[in-house]
Amino acid sequence: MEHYSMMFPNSSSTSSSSPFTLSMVNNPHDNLITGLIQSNKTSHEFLGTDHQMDGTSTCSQVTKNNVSEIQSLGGSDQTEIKLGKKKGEKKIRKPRYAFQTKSQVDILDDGYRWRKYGQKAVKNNRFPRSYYRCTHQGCNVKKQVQRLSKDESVVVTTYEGMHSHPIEKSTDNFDHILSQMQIYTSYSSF
DNA sequence: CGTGTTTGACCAGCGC
DNA sequence: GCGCTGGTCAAACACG
Repeated sequence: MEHYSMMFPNSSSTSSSSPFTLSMVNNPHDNLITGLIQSNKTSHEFLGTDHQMDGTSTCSQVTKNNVSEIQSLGGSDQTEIKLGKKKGEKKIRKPRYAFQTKSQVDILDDGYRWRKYGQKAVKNNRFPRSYYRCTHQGCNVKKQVQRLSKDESVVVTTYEGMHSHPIEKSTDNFDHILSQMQIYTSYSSF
């Protein structure tokens, strides 16, 4: 079985209100994206739902549970920036988009070049969380990759920010997914 | 030599 | 205020 199954929780718009499946060609890994969660809150807002995730079916449930949150976040401004790193700056988070992915490998090759800048042990999870940043100049998109301790076949990939440049490698499969994501996120922004 | 990873230290936010 | 936790930095290191 080689396919992505993405749940796009846009219950209101267009034809993709139901989950759809993309054929995966040339994908050496058995990946299955089981959910998409958006959050502009702290990461444990959604990762804290680990205890509910014990299988793909439950993952779907979790995703549905997040639909209301996602829709309520629909007006969130994608351009709001700046983690307040220096003192005095406001702490405003970019919206985050999380995949749950059934995969033996942690790293999804999404066509962008990522540089790992940190790894942390996470509470209630025996797997560490890895932090990546896009290496493209001027593009400060980040992602976190974490494996669920309850179901180690599930990898949660959290994207923060939007790429400001085209994809760097030819990954036809993920390109489709990303373009769909951008459609979704642009809907959610209006 | 350029690029990416590892890893301990540091900092800020949050709950108690 | 203190301790815990998540997130980031940066020096050292590995590799092609």
